[in-house]
Amino acid sequence: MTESDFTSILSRHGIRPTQQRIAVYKYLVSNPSHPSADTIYRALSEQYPVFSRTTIYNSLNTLVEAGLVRTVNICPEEQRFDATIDDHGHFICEKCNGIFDFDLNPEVLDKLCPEGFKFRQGDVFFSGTCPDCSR
Amino acid sequence: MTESDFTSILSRHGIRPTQQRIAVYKYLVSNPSHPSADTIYRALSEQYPVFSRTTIYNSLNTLVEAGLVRTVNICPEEQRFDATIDDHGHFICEKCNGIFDFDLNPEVLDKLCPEGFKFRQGDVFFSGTCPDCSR
DNA sequence: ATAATTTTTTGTAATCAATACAATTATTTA
DNA sequence: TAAATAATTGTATTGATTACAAAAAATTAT
Repeated sequence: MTESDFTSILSRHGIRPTQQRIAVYKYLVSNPSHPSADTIYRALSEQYPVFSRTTIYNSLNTLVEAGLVRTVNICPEEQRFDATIDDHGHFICEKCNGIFDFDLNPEVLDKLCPEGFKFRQGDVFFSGTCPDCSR
Repeated sequence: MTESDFTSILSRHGIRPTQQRIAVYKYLVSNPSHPSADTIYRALSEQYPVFSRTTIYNSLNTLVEAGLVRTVNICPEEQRFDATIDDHGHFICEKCNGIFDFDLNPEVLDKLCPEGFKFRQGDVFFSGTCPDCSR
């Protein structure tokens, strides 16, 4: 994806494609490791010397409201962010602390949802041991 | 459940059944509304005049470690607690902010988990609109 | 029983993620 | 080009949670 791709994606979602928002969104797309706001801040601060922490939060909130980014409530102490917005599951390895994405069949998700309830978003979290740590 | 039932449950789980821990656990069992530490603190402060906020946190952490209580990461700003420890799903209504439990078939959960991964705990969160608010 | 040891509770202080706010800067519209 | 609007920035604040050390309670050893 080129710089102008990001620009047009933001525009299409109704938000002004500022340098900062593009940088944050680009970082999330390139780093699908569910980074925290602080992780993003520290990474971008190296590239762009002046980049306020508040702007990271502002940009993330804007991107979430625009539907381009999802929040992931994996750890209670800090919010994590994800540019993959289609429904998918998260596996958190309790040994290596790695976070793994996995596909989620939308129909299965539908079946899980209790009758009469209409879900907009579904999250599935597993915690346990990943294949590598199981050995 | 009588007071002595709670006492023996805590004992059986290897933690000393202090007045404070019993009160916190009893509150969680009687109030399956996924309260926050602060909600529990305010409720118990009325009954027991001296009851430290720190003790609530200590007791909750002890109960979670003992496997009697689960944490629920519904809202990012504060941790919620749940005395129902078997796998079940949570539906959060975005209109009335209510939290609804629903049954979860363990086999379905098993199928969702990717191959090679061993899960200890599974959480399913839906956010959307509850039946009442859908009308 | 009583003393010594361990565990729990308590209150205050500290931490840390996230937000509020007001001033500055950049962008868009008139 | 000026006026209006939107975004960014830095600092101050909030609020949940934890750290810590002293006091109280409970357990164990003498």
